[in-house]
Amino acid sequence: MDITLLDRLLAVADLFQRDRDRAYDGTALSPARMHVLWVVHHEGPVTQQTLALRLAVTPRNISGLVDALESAGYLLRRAHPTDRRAHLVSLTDRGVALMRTTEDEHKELSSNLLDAVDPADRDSLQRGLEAVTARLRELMAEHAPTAEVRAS
Amino acid sequence: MDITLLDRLLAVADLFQRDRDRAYDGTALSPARMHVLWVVHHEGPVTQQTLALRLAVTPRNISGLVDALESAGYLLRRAHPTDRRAHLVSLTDRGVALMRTTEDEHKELSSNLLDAVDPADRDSLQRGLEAVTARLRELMAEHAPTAEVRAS
DNA sequence: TATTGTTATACTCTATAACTATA
DNA sequence: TATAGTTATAGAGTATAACAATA
Repeated sequence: MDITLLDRLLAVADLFQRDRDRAYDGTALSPARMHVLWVVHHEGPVTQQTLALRLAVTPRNISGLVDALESAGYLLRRAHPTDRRAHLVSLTDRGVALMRTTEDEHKELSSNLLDAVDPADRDSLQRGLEAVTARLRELMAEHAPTAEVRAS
Repeated sequence: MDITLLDRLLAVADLFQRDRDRAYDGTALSPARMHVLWVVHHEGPVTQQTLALRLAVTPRNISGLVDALESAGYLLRRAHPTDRRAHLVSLTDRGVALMRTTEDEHKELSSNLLDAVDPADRDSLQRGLEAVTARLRELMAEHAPTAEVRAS
């Protein structure tokens, strides 16, 4: 009885989750909050509606996440220039600095993991993961009731 | 700018999580509760202490998870034969049936995903994942304060 | 004294529903 | 009328701390 592909993939997924959860231990950050910062970092100032679409979460939740991140000094709400109902969320200097560090660590981990793989296996590994990802997306699409997420 | 190995792995991990979360939508089940059932299924009747160790979670949380699963009819608490402080948690018939179905689906998904991968890439994919898992474990061990989890 | 499981309390992430201010 | 964001409320998972019963 050997370990299946699925078991290996689930093991990796589990390790990522544990690592990530532990990394935010004792800080004001969390996976959901980092996700918000990530979106703001890559899409510039955005409305909370956009954040709700990107995280696939209700607008109510965004209020809480942005509240916490604003209190911690990572981002701030500004008035939208043309729509007085909306807030534009943007990073503070501290938020920008955090995202730079995070991206550096991401790259470092990325090459660290690649180094662990035999060069002769690397191309197949990438292709294999690509194929698995595509198949998973297909399977989920089959069971999902066509929920499309568009930009705004 | 191409997709890195880390990005691909994170994409797969994310897909698994979404798929799993959605699968339990509208049921009395959840990832944490399924984890409890999984342990009971594979280790026979166990105490809540053992469950707390296996899930790496406080005993308090186990009380809640077992309460919910008992209400839903998947498992039950019996008196421990020799230790009157402890409960022995075991599956009901309904719990056993659920775990059988779950294992079947697991196997089915496993071969479905393997089928998606070019046969020429399969061995390298498995070896590559093995190497990545090992490296991830090393990295986590470096940063972790030697927390060992033993059986009881 | 130490351990098993519980009650009490709190924090994070999530959801729905109702409401305010604006489009 | 519809949209942006909020308040109110609720449920799940997690944690610590204090406590009862039992080892």
